[in-house]
Amino acid sequence: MQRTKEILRANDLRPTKQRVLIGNFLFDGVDKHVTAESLFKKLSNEQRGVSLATVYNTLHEFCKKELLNKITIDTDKVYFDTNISLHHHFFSDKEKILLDIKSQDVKISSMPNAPKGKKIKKVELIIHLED
Amino acid sequence: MQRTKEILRANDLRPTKQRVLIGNFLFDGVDKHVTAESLFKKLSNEQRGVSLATVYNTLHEFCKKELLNKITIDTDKVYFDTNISLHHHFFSDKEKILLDIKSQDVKISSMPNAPKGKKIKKVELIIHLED
DNA sequence: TCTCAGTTTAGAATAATTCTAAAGTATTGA
DNA sequence: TCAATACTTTAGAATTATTCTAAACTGAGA
Ligand SMILES: [Mn+2]
Ligand SMILES: [Mn+2]
Ligand SMILES: [Zn+2]
Ligand SMILES: [Zn+2]
Repeated sequence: MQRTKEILRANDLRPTKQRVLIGNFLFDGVDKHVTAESLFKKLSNEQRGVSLATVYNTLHEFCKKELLNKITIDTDKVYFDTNISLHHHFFSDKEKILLDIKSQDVKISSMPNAPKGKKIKKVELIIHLED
Repeated sequence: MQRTKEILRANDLRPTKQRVLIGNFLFDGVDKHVTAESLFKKLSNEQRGVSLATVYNTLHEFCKKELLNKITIDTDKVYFDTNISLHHHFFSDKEKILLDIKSQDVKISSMPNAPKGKKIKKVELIIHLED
């Protein structure tokens, strides 16, 4: 609550009712993977909800401020990760569920050089699961 | 041509004009990453084209027969890879271009165990590039 | 050649996301 | 305190890759 407002102000985002509501849920200290739709549904239970457009706007703003990570793993939904430390993911293609992999459980011991003129922005390891 | 027909028959797919046309392009020995749209455009230059629906149908059939790999890296386009050997990718988020990484250039020396009740289906390493 | 399962196709439907533009609100400085 | 203004929210329309539908077509075997 107060903490969310501080985060928002520290990132030049006005602490509006909607952003505080979303921030309180996302920044409660529990790592989460949300989609726009799942977040929208979750917040619709609250007395005063937030429009879907605002959910999208806010998720993108939070990403831009690096308060969230965007994960594009699936063609029909974007996931947003509140765990912004370096880590990788399991992904169940059937259930469309993302699971964190503890960073010490993966070791990439050899990496290619980036093509000329390009830099490495992010290394994403996705382990697809099946039953 | 003859080779494409053999591939199709070996996979219980009738060698129709459309599949042969698509197969001749995809299975010419040159590794490619295509999207439904890019393949559709490419084939539209031919005298007799192929409908977009058939492009989608065929790409999916070829995937099911493991003649192609599907790569979901971007939310708004699916890529299909004619290189079906194990390898990883660079991806330029800006230009939306996929590049193969030679398999010997990546070494993953430590891997997590799959969650209970699940098996590892595919390990996908994506190195996102920026300028 | 005949038959039929398999295939192709145009166009409609779907669905996540983005856009638009109008209404609402937080902030600030007088 | 309050007006001015830049920022924010919102409903609904637009966009767009993909899937679906159902009717026409065709390859392969009898
Ligand atoms: Mn979609
Ligand atoms: Mn889309
Ligand atoms: Zn995560
Ligand atoms: Zn490839």
